[in-house]
Amino acid sequence: MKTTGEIIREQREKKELLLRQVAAKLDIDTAILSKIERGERKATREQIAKLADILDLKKDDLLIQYLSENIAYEIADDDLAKQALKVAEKRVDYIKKNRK
Amino acid sequence: MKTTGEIIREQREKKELLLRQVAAKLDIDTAILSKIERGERKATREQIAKLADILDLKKDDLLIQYLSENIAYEIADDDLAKQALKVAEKRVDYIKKNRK
DNA sequence: CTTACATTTGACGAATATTGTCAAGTTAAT
DNA sequence: ATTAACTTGACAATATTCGTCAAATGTAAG
Repeated sequence: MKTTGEIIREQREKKELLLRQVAAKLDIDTAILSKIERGERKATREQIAKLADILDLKKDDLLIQYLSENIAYEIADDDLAKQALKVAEKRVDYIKKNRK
Repeated sequence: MKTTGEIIREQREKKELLLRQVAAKLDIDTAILSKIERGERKATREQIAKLADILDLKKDDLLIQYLSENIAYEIADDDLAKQALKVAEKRVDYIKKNRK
Protein backbone atom coordinates (compact mmCIF):
# COMPACT_ATOMS: atom_id res chain seq x y z
CA MET A 1 0.00 0.00 0.00
CA LYS A 2 1.52 3.29 -1.06
CA THR A 3 1.94 6.29 1.15
CA THR A 4 0.93 9.75 0.04
CA GLY A 5 4.56 10.75 -0.05
CA GLU A 6 5.47 7.90 -2.35
CA ILE A 7 2.72 8.80 -4.74
CA ILE A 8 3.89 12.37 -4.85
CA ARG A 9 7.52 11.50 -5.34
CA GLU A 10 6.83 9.00 -8.10
CA GLN A 11 4.67 11.43 -9.96
CA ARG A 12 7.13 14.27 -9.54
CA GLU A 13 9.90 12.11 -10.94
CA LYS A 14 7.72 10.91 -13.75
CA LYS A 15 7.22 14.52 -14.71
CA GLU A 16 10.92 15.20 -14.25
CA LEU A 17 10.40 18.03 -11.86
CA LEU A 18 12.85 18.97 -9.15
CA LEU A 19 11.99 19.39 -5.52
CA ARG A 20 13.02 22.98 -5.93
CA GLN A 21 10.53 23.56 -8.71
CA VAL A 22 7.58 21.99 -7.00
CA ALA A 23 8.43 23.50 -3.64
CA ALA A 24 8.51 26.93 -5.26
CA LYS A 25 4.99 26.49 -6.52
CA LEU A 26 3.90 25.42 -3.07
CA ASP A 27 5.75 28.40 -1.64
CA ILE A 28 7.74 26.33 0.83
CA ASP A 29 11.35 25.33 1.25
CA THR A 30 12.54 22.24 -0.59
CA ALA A 31 13.44 20.74 2.77
CA ILE A 32 9.80 20.44 3.68
CA LEU A 33 8.76 18.90 0.42
CA SER A 34 11.57 16.42 0.77
CA LYS A 35 10.28 15.49 4.18
CA ILE A 36 6.72 15.23 2.98
CA GLU A 37 7.71 12.87 0.22
CA ARG A 38 9.59 10.67 2.64
CA GLY A 39 6.78 10.73 5.17
CA GLU A 40 8.75 12.63 7.74
CA ARG A 41 6.28 15.49 7.74
CA LYS A 42 2.62 15.75 6.93
CA ALA A 43 1.43 18.04 4.18
CA THR A 44 -1.41 20.40 4.83
CA ARG A 45 -4.68 19.89 3.06
CA GLU A 46 -4.02 22.92 0.91
CA GLN A 47 -0.65 21.59 -0.11
CA ILE A 48 -2.19 18.31 -1.16
CA ALA A 49 -4.72 20.11 -3.32
CA LYS A 50 -1.99 22.18 -4.94
CA LEU A 51 0.17 19.14 -5.46
CA ALA A 52 -2.62 17.38 -7.30
CA ASP A 53 -2.77 20.36 -9.63
CA ILE A 54 0.94 20.66 -10.13
CA LEU A 55 1.48 16.96 -10.69
CA ASP A 56 -1.68 16.25 -12.66
CA LEU A 57 -3.04 13.84 -10.14
CA LYS A 58 -6.75 13.43 -9.56
CA LYS A 59 -7.49 15.74 -6.69
CA ASP A 60 -10.12 13.62 -5.01
CA ASP A 61 -8.01 10.50 -5.13
CA LEU A 62 -5.06 12.24 -3.60
CA LEU A 63 -7.20 13.82 -0.93
CA ILE A 64 -8.79 10.53 0.02
CA GLN A 65 -5.36 9.01 0.18
CA TYR A 66 -4.19 11.84 2.38
CA LEU A 67 -7.17 11.94 4.72
CA SER A 68 -7.18 8.20 5.18
CA GLU A 69 -3.51 8.22 6.01
CA ASN A 70 -3.99 10.88 8.64
CA ILE A 71 -6.85 9.01 10.22
CA ALA A 72 -5.10 5.68 10.15
CA TYR A 73 -1.87 6.89 11.66
CA GLU A 74 -3.73 8.79 14.29
CA ILE A 75 -5.36 5.72 15.73
CA ALA A 76 -3.59 2.68 14.33
CA ASP A 77 -1.78 2.22 17.62
CA ASP A 78 -5.06 1.72 19.24
CA ASP A 79 -6.51 -1.74 19.60
CA LEU A 80 -9.89 -0.18 19.19
CA ALA A 81 -9.03 1.51 15.91
CA LYS A 82 -11.22 -0.59 13.66
CA GLN A 83 -14.24 -0.39 15.87
CA ALA A 84 -13.76 3.34 16.20
CA LEU A 85 -13.67 3.71 12.43
CA LYS A 86 -16.91 1.80 12.05
CA VAL A 87 -18.61 4.06 14.53
CA ALA A 88 -17.02 7.10 12.96
CA GLU A 89 -18.69 6.22 9.68
CA LYS A 90 -22.10 6.20 11.28
CA ARG A 91 -21.25 9.38 13.07
CA VAL A 92 -20.25 11.15 9.89
CA ASP A 93 -23.62 10.24 8.41
CA TYR A 94 -25.32 11.51 11.49
CA ILE A 95 -23.44 14.77 11.59
CA LYS A 96 -24.07 15.48 7.94
CA LYS A 97 -27.74 14.71 8.21
CA ASN A 98 -28.26 16.92 11.23
CA ARG A 99 -26.42 19.86 9.83
CA LYS A 100 -28.86 20.71 7.11
CA MET B 1 -26.73 9.55 18.50
CA LYS B 2 -25.17 10.54 21.78
CA THR B 3 -22.03 12.56 22.18
CA THR B 4 -19.28 11.54 24.54
CA GLY B 5 -20.08 14.53 26.71
CA GLU B 6 -23.73 13.55 27.00
CA ILE B 7 -22.81 10.04 28.05
CA ILE B 8 -20.50 11.38 30.71
CA ARG B 9 -22.97 13.86 32.04
CA GLU B 10 -25.82 11.39 32.19
CA GLN B 11 -23.74 8.87 34.01
CA ARG B 12 -22.36 11.44 36.41
CA GLU B 13 -25.87 12.57 37.25
CA LYS B 14 -27.06 9.02 37.59
CA LYS B 15 -24.36 8.51 40.18
CA GLU B 16 -25.23 11.83 41.78
CA LEU B 17 -21.73 13.17 41.57
CA LEU B 18 -20.93 16.84 41.29
CA LEU B 19 -18.68 18.33 38.64
CA ARG B 20 -16.46 19.38 41.49
CA GLN B 21 -16.07 15.82 42.72
CA VAL B 22 -15.33 14.27 39.38
CA ALA B 23 -13.09 17.10 38.29
CA ALA B 24 -11.06 16.67 41.48
CA LYS B 25 -10.42 13.03 40.61
CA LEU B 26 -9.35 14.07 37.14
CA ASP B 27 -7.18 16.76 38.67
CA ILE B 28 -8.66 19.54 36.58
CA ASP B 29 -10.84 22.56 37.20
CA THR B 30 -14.59 22.04 37.14
CA ALA B 31 -14.76 24.52 34.31
CA ILE B 32 -13.05 22.10 31.99
CA LEU B 33 -15.20 19.16 32.91
CA SER B 34 -18.24 21.31 32.38
CA LYS B 35 -17.00 22.17 28.93
CA ILE B 36 -16.17 18.58 28.13
CA GLU B 37 -19.66 17.47 29.07
CA ARG B 38 -21.19 20.13 26.88
CA GLY B 39 -18.88 19.36 23.99
CA GLU B 40 -17.14 22.68 24.13
CA ARG B 41 -13.78 21.07 24.80
CA LYS B 42 -12.35 17.70 23.99
CA ALA B 43 -11.15 15.43 26.75
CA THR B 44 -7.75 13.85 26.49
CA ARG B 45 -7.49 10.12 26.04
CA GLU B 46 -6.25 9.76 29.58
CA GLN B 47 -9.20 11.69 30.93
CA ILE B 48 -11.59 9.42 29.09
CA ALA B 49 -9.95 6.37 30.59
CA LYS B 50 -10.17 7.85 34.07
CA LEU B 51 -13.76 8.90 33.54
CA ALA B 52 -14.71 5.36 32.63
CA ASP B 53 -13.25 4.25 35.93
CA ILE B 54 -14.82 6.98 38.00
CA LEU B 55 -18.24 6.61 36.44
CA ASP B 56 -18.26 2.83 36.08
CA LEU B 57 -18.56 2.91 32.34
CA LYS B 58 -17.03 0.22 30.17
CA LYS B 59 -13.67 1.60 29.22
CA ASP B 60 -13.53 0.21 25.72
CA ASP B 61 -16.98 1.44 24.86
CA LEU B 62 -16.23 4.92 26.03
CA LEU B 63 -12.91 4.99 24.20
CA ILE B 64 -14.49 3.83 20.96
CA GLN B 65 -17.12 6.48 21.41
CA TYR B 66 -14.43 9.08 22.00
CA LEU B 67 -12.11 8.06 19.18
CA SER B 68 -14.92 7.85 16.67
CA GLU B 69 -16.15 11.26 17.65
CA ASN B 70 -12.71 12.77 17.16
CA ILE B 71 -12.34 11.17 13.77
CA ALA B 72 -15.79 12.08 12.64
CA TYR B 73 -15.59 15.70 13.63
CA GLU B 74 -12.19 16.00 12.12
CA ILE B 75 -13.37 15.10 8.65
CA ALA B 76 -17.13 15.33 8.59
CA ASP B 77 -16.89 18.63 6.74
CA ASP B 78 -15.22 16.87 3.96
CA ASP B 79 -17.20 15.50 1.06
CA LEU B 80 -14.69 12.73 0.86
CA ALA B 81 -15.06 11.72 4.49
CA LYS B 82 -16.78 8.41 3.93
CA GLN B 83 -14.41 7.26 1.26
CA ALA B 84 -11.47 8.29 3.38
CA LEU B 85 -12.80 6.24 6.29
CA LYS B 86 -13.12 3.18 4.10
CA VAL B 87 -9.55 3.51 2.96
CA ALA B 88 -8.44 4.25 6.50
CA GLU B 89 -9.80 0.90 7.60
CA LYS B 90 -7.71 -0.91 5.06
CA ARG B 91 -4.76 1.17 6.01
CA VAL B 92 -5.11 0.36 9.68
CA ASP B 93 -5.03 -3.32 8.77
CA TYR B 94 -2.01 -2.77 6.64
CA ILE B 95 -0.13 -0.79 9.26
CA LYS B 96 -0.83 -3.34 11.97
CA LYS B 97 0.20 -6.23 9.79
CA ASN B 98 3.46 -4.62 8.75
CA ARG B 99 4.44 -3.60 12.22
CA LYS B 100 4.98 -7.07 13.61
C1' DC C 1 39.11 14.11 -7.68
C1' DT C 2 36.68 18.23 -7.74
C1' DT C 3 32.93 20.84 -9.30
C1' DA C 4 28.04 21.37 -9.63
C1' DC C 5 23.62 20.41 -8.50
C1' DA C 6 19.86 17.78 -6.01
C1' DT C 7 18.44 16.08 -1.93
C1' DT C 8 18.60 15.24 3.10
C1' DT C 9 19.27 16.36 7.86
C1' DG C 10 18.90 18.73 12.04
C1' DA C 11 18.89 23.00 14.81
C1' DC C 12 16.13 26.61 15.37
C1' DG C 13 12.10 30.08 15.49
C1' DA C 14 7.39 31.69 14.68
C1' DA C 15 2.71 30.74 14.57
C1' DT C 16 -1.03 28.11 16.07
C1' DA C 17 -3.56 24.78 18.88
C1' DT C 18 -4.30 22.57 23.19
C1' DT C 19 -4.91 22.32 27.99
C1' DG C 20 -5.41 24.40 31.95
C1' DT C 21 -6.54 28.32 35.83
C1' DC C 22 -9.20 31.87 37.64
C1' DA C 23 -12.86 35.01 38.61
C1' DA C 24 -17.11 36.72 37.51
C1' DG C 25 -21.65 35.51 35.79
C1' DT C 26 -25.81 32.66 35.56
C1' DT C 27 -29.24 29.27 37.15
C1' DA C 28 -32.10 26.81 40.31
C1' DA C 29 -33.73 25.52 44.77
C1' DT C 30 -34.92 26.97 49.04
C1' DA D 1 -31.99 36.97 48.94
C1' DT D 2 -28.75 33.14 49.91
C1' DT D 3 -26.45 29.40 48.62
C1' DA D 4 -24.50 25.82 45.87
C1' DA D 5 -23.80 24.08 41.22
C1' DC D 6 -22.68 25.14 36.99
C1' DT D 7 -21.18 28.17 32.97
C1' DT D 8 -18.59 31.59 30.60
C1' DG D 9 -14.80 34.11 28.92
C1' DA D 10 -10.22 36.16 29.54
C1' DC D 11 -5.91 34.71 30.19
C1' DA D 12 -1.37 31.83 30.75
C1' DA D 13 1.46 27.85 30.02
C1' DT D 14 2.66 24.32 27.16
C1' DA D 15 2.83 21.43 23.14
C1' DT D 16 2.54 20.86 18.38
C1' DT D 17 2.84 22.35 13.70
C1' DC D 18 4.89 24.60 10.07
C1' DG D 19 8.40 26.83 8.24
C1' DT D 20 13.60 28.67 7.34
C1' DC D 21 18.31 28.08 7.02
C1' DA D 22 22.85 26.10 6.68
C1' DA D 23 25.56 22.26 6.71
C1' DA D 24 25.97 17.41 5.26
C1' DT D 25 25.33 13.95 2.02
C1' DG D 26 24.56 11.83 -2.46
C1' DT D 27 25.27 11.73 -7.47
C1' DA D 28 26.75 12.53 -12.00
C1' DA D 29 29.97 14.88 -15.32
C1' DG D 30 34.18 16.83 -16.64
